[in-house]
Amino acid sequence: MENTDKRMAVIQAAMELIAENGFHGTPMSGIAKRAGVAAGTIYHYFESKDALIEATYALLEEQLLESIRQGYCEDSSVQERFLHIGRMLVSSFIVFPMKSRFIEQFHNSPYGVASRRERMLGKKNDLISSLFEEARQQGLIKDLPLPVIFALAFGPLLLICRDHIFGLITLDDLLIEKTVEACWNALKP
Amino acid sequence: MENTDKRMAVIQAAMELIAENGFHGTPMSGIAKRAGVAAGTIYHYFESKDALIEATYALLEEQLLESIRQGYCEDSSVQERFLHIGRMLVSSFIVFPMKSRFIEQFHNSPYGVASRRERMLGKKNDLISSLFEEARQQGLIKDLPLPVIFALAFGPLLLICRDHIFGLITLDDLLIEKTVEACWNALKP
Amino acid sequence: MENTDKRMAVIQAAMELIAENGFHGTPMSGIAKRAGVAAGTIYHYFESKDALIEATYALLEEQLLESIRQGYCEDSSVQERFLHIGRMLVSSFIVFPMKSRFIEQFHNSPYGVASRRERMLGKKNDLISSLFEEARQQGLIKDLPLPVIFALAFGPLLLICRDHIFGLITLDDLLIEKTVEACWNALKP
Amino acid sequence: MENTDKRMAVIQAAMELIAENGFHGTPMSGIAKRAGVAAGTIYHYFESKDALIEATYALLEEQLLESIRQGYCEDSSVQERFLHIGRMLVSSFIVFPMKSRFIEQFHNSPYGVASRRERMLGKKNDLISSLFEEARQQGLIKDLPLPVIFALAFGPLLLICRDHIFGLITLDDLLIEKTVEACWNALKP
DNA sequence: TATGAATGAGGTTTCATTCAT
DNA sequence: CATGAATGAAACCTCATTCAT
Repeated sequence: MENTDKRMAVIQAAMELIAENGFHGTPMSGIAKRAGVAAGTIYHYFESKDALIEATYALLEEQLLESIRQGYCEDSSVQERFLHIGRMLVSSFIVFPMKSRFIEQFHNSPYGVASRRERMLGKKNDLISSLFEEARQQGLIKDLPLPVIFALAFGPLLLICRDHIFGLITLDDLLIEKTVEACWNALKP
Repeated sequence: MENTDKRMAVIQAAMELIAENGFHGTPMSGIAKRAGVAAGTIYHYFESKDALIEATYALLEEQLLESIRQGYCEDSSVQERFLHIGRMLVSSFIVFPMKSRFIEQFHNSPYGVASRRERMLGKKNDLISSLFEEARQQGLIKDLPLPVIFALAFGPLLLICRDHIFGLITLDDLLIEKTVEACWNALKP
Repeated sequence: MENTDKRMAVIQAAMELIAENGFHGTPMSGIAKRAGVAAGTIYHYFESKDALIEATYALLEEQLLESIRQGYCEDSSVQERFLHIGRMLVSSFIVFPMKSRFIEQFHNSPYGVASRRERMLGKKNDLISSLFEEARQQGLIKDLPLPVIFALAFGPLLLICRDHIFGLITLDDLLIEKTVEACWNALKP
Repeated sequence: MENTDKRMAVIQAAMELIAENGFHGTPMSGIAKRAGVAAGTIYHYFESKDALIEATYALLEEQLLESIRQGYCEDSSVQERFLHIGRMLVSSFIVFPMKSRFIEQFHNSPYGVASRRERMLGKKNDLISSLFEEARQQGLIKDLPLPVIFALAFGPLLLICRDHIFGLITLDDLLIEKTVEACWNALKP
C-alpha cells in the first residue's frame, strides 16, 4: 500500500543519511530528496524531525530483536543461548552497518537517554533480560545489577562492530566467536 | 597570562555545554556567553567550531591519561596495572560526568572517527597499548587484535559509567572493582 | 440536503476558528477538521480560502441585518427606529460573540476594505441608509456626510461590544440603552 | 548611533508594510529588505516577529500621546481640552495614515487584546483618563463606565479616520471640528 | 460528491563566521 | 587582542491547494 511505502522510504532515507552524517548533518530536505518525496510529505507521517528519529530507532530496534529471535532455541543451555544472542547481534550490525551506526548515534544523544532509561529500569520483560535473570538464579553468572551485566555482555560487542565498520579490524566468524565467548567469561562467577 | 585564561574558559564552556546539549545544541554564541568573552574572541583562539571541539577533546584525553598515570606503578604486576587503569578510568569519568559525556559524544560523531582510527592503527605507543603488548607476550591475555582487546577491556566500563551518570545504577568502589575484574577475566586466555 | 449541510458546517467552522485565532491563525485543514469534512471537500463549495471568508462574512452580515429587521416598525418615529437598530446591533453582537469578532476582523483586513468601500460609496439603498436619509431631510440629525453619520451612530457601539466580549465591561439593557441614546445625541443638530 | 538607526529602520519598515499588507501579509524577509538590513539582523533587536510588532505599537502609541500632549493646556476648560485631544487624534491619524492603519490592525488582533485590557482595567493614570475623571466629578459628562466613555468619545473618530484614509470621505478642519463636537455632545449628561 | 495524501513554495528563526571599531 | 553588530545561508516546519481514487 502506498501509505506504508512512502513512510518506509522516509525512514530508510533518514536512517542512511543520519548513519553517515549524524542527526545534525542531516536536514529534512535531504531526507525528503533521498526518499523521493516532497519535503512537506514527511510531516504527514511524522510530527517533527524528532518524531521521525524516534520512529526510525524503534523500527531498527524491533528488527534487531527479531533477528535475534530467529534461531533462538529455548531448549538450549543458558550459555548457548547467550552465545547465539551475541553472534546474532554482531552479525546483524556488520551486515547492515547503517543500522548499527544509527543505533549507536541514537544512544549517545539526548534522544537515547529516555529510551535507555526505560529499558533498564523498565519492566520490559524481554528475551534478553529474562535470559540473564534465569542465568543468575542458576548461579551461572555473577550476581551484579542488570545494567552491569548488560555492559559486560554487550559493551565489547558494540565496540568491535564499530571498529569493523570503520575498517579498524576485520571480523570473521572465528573472531566473533572468540569475542562473544570472552564476554561470557566476564559474566561467569 | 590573559591569553591562556580566555582560551581555557572557552574550552571549559564548550565542554560543559556540549556535554549537556550535544554539538548541535550548542551554538558558538552560547559558548562565548558562558565563557564570558565576545563571540568573535573565540576565533582568535580557534579557527572554527570544529577546531574548538577537537582541541577540547584533545585536552580532555590528555587529562584522562594524566589521571591514569597518577599512581601507575611500572613495577606492579600486569594484572594489577590493568586494574589500576580500569579503576582510574571509571572514577575519572564519574567524578567529572561532563568530561565523560563530551568524550562519548565525540567518539560517536564524525569528529571521533579520525581520532579513533589514528589511535588504533597508530603508532601511538602509549601506556595502555604497551601494557597490552607486554601482557600478550607473557601469555597473560588472549592473542586477539588490539581493538578487540580494547573492546573487551574498556567497553563495559564505558557503559557502566554512562549508566551511572544517567542514574540507572549507582557505582561504588566495590562494584567498580568487581566490574574491572570481570573485564580482566574476559581478557584471560 | 447534504449539500447545504456541509457548506454550512464549513462556514460555521470557519467563523468560529477565525473569530478566535484570526485569518492567519486558521488553516484550511483546521476548518475541515472542525467541520467534519475532508480538506479537499471545502474546495467543492468555495474556490479558495478568500472566497470562503467572503462567503462567511456575507452570511453573517445578512443575519445581522435580518435580526435588525425583526421588530423594525416603519411607522415608529425616526428616533425610535434608530434606537431599535442600535439595540439590536449591540444585542446581536453580544449574544454571538463569535460573529462579532469575525466581522470586526474582517473589517480590519484587506478583505474588508473593498466591502466597506462598496457599501459607503454605494447605492446600497438599505434600511439604515434610508433611515438616515429620511432623518436628515426632516432636520432631525446633523447634515454631515453619510460615513460621518455612520461613525457617530455606530462607532461607539462597536467598541462597547468589543469591550464587553473581552470582559472589560458588562453590558446590561440599561447600559446599552444609555449608550445608544448617547449616540443619538451625537447625531442631533 | 548606528544601533538606534538600524533598530528604527526596522520598526519603520515593519510599520509601513504591516499597515499596507497586514501582519500576515508581511514576512520578516520583506521587513528586512525594506529596512536595508539582513534578515538575521532583526533578531538582534527583537526576539521574534511578535516582539517586533509589540515594540512597533509601543512606539506609535507613545508618539500619538506625545502629539496630543503638544499644546495641551491644563488651564483650559474641560470641554476645550477634550476638543483638543479629539482634534489632535484625528489630525495625527490622517497625517500619518500608516501609523493609523498599524494601530487599528494591532487593536483588532490577538496582540491588541492584552494591551487594551491593561489600559482599561489599568492603573494607567494617563492624561485622557484623568481628564474624564475630572469631567465626571464636575458633572460635565455622563456617569458611565470608563470604557463606555472612551467608546463614545473616540469610536466615531477612529471610524472617520479610516474612511478618510480609504478615500470614502475627505476630512477638513471644519468637518473634524464638527465631529469632535458631536462626540462631546454624546458625552454630555 | 467526497476524500486525504501529496505537493512545494514560502514562512520564521538560528547560527557560524566576519570585520570595523 | 577584544568586541559584538551584522550577515545570509540554511534549517525546520506550515499550509493552501490539487488530484487520483
